[in-house]
Amino acid sequence: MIESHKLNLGQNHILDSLSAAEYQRLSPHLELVVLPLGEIIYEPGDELRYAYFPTTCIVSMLYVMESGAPAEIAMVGNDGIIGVSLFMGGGTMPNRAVVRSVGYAYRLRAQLLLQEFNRAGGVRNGTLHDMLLRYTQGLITQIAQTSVCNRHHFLDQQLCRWLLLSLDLLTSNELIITQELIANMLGVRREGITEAVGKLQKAGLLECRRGRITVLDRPGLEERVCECYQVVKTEFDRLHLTSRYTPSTSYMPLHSGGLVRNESLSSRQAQMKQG
Amino acid sequence: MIESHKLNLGQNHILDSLSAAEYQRLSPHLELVVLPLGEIIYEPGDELRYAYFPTTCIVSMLYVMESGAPAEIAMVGNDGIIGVSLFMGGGTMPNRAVVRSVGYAYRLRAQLLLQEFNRAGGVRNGTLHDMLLRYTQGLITQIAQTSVCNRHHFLDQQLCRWLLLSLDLLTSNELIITQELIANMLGVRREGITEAVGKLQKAGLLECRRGRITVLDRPGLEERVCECYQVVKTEFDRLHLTSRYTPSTSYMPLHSGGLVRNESLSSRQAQMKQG
DNA sequence: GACTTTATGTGCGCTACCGTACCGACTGCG
DNA sequence: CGCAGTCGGTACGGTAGCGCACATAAAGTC
Repeated sequence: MIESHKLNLGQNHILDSLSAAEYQRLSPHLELVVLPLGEIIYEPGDELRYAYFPTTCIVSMLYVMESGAPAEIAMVGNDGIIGVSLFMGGGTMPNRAVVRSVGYAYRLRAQLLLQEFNRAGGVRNGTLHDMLLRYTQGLITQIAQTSVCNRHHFLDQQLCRWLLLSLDLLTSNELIITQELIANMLGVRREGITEAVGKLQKAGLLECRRGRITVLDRPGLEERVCECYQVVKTEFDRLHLTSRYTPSTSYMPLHSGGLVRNESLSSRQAQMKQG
Repeated sequence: MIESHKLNLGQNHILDSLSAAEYQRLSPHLELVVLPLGEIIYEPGDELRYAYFPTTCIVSMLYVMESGAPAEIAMVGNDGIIGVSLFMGGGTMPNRAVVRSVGYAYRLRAQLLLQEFNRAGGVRNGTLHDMLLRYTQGLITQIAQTSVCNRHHFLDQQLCRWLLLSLDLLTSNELIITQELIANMLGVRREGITEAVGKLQKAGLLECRRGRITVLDRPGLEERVCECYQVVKTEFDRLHLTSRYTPSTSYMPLHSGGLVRNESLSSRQAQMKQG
């Protein structure tokens, strides 16, 4: 695979993993666009005209309840793509995608993405088809883990998870976002975030001004975060969805060892016993 | 498409949607097996030797926390397949699949599934490839909605959702399961389930004996359930994942209308204002 | 029937988070 | 500068669900 062709593609991991041939076919049609904060990429039921490959922006997929209250399902950054429903076959999704951190993204006409996705090739490893499905599997894990986290972990821990996942999609250690918005993402009260942020700030892990949170001590966050963060991160690594790995046309087969079964025990209970 | 070939396939919806050609290739390798309650199909990290197409059983995908406490991510019945990671490319998943309602399933060697999935065909509509991806998109919605429900709805409503989703995968109105297990699925205390079941029972919607819940008034449950149930159900219908629709090689294109944006409002708040 | 095991019902104090209200402080704009 | 609008901090009572400890009851075993 030729490396030089990637120079102007920015840092979207899916695009970076394209083969030279795929790149040649797609690159003329990739448009770099700015996605401003709050921009809605799609609403529930909207058919997408473009797929988006974020490079520096972060997009949230969120379900909007009947009451109007939103809840974040997953976040997508330079590791992924907005428009999974295009190649998964549903055409639309019952959620909203909204930009929650300004930045760039490459966009590609839906039809072209689909065409490349459906391109019949003998060996699939390393193709866009493969990469997109693998990313989608990672997305499933992220969504599932959000669900688990919602149920079982304290707000402080959830906030840590959210901050760390966000940091991983950014180049700086600064999040430009209001506490109110974070509350919306996590589906909690704004005051709850204020309190949780306050704790982290007192512990010297954060510094925050209006609409801006600066992470001072990342390891500190990692100490306080629940297991959910690491589960998602590990799975993304395993699926070669992070920039740490550069999948080639002949990457390592995906497999891992087993895991021991545990006794049934509520998580809160376990946390009590630890504390 | 020939209808008669489906007679002995039972009622798995994915298998039912196979084209005649696909059926001819796969049917000799489909084995009908009994999946006993509690059977673990896979553990986190396990590579699957078979994919399973449930017909009368229900399998839960659940994440097992470090503490040992499980939490249901999604449930799979005659509408789906166990072994999504096979064709999504990850090989394994960081969760456990366990049978939570005895019954039958067809199993198919992993390699054969993959072979058929990767079969290069010009037109994709109606193929196994298509159906599997569409099912996976439905799965994503189910998982996402579970997440939302975990965060925002009362236990009573969540229980209704869980009961209704389960009923949709069964032929009878009887669930053979202990309250303890339901609690594990929903990630709550056993006593919480006892209380919620008690309410529904007093309302005359249920009847329950040891390890067995009989639903007497399904419409009653539907009145009490939160929006999450309908969202999942509607999405599955739209994706032609329910037996109501019989996708052919030229099914209707998938699209739908828009949805109005709402004011931000916490769901609890909304529920308060209604009550 | 006697005994064990497992499932369900109930009560009680506790706490994380909720809803509400209000106040101060920062920021952008004229 | 002054003002308006937004954002963040604090306080307070309320509650859904928690952990814990038992009591009861149904099914299985011998």
